[in-house]
Amino acid sequence: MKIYQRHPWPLTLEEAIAIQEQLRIEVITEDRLEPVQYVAGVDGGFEESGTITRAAVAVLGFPDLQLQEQAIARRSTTFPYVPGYLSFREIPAVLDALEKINITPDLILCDGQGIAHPRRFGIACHLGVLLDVPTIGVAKSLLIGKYADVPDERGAWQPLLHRGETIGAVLRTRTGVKPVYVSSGHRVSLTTAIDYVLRCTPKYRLPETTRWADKLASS
DNA sequence: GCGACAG
DNA sequence: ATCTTGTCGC
Repeated sequence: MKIYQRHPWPLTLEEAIAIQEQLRIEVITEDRLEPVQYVAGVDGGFEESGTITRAAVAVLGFPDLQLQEQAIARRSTTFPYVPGYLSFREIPAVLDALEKINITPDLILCDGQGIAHPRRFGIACHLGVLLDVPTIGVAKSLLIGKYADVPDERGAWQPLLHRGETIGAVLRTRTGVKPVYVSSGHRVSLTTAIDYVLRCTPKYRLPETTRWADKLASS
């Protein structure tokens, strides 16, 4: 897909903060998505002691979840891992990988938070705004927020709260397994996000999209 | 000031 | 994220 560069990639935290402040106002948390035919998953990883960032994209058909296309990209790492600024470390390589695929996904599931972020601008929001494509954040662990115990059955969830607002959902995708943290990325509401995450997790805790991207990036 | 802290 | 084997439990 064609990628339009909205801003240069920052090398300092100060520059990153400025970009977050500028782009966060563009995030849309309402449903503005087309019928989903293709769902993509993106994943970032590191090699050579972290000096190289590796990203993988897997595009699956929906709702069959069969792999349709894949791509991998590597580029030198230019930003450190700082909680709250993960996107500046991983998105550059993710865009490189997305540029290689022919199918434009109708929805992208990201490995990390959406608006369940201190400034409501997690990696899923950042990627969604840069591409203007609907995105959802699906994280394996908590960044911010509090929540009540989630019943043990698949499909059960509890709102993730922060400063008086619901910023996401703690969702059980498999009975008896740790829940995942779901939040709107861009152009997708929370209830719709929960629905898609459940439809992308027919068998395992994590969505098939991210599992594919993970597998491709590792091998 | 003291912890918490996506990947 | 990454370094890493076997092991507990359904």
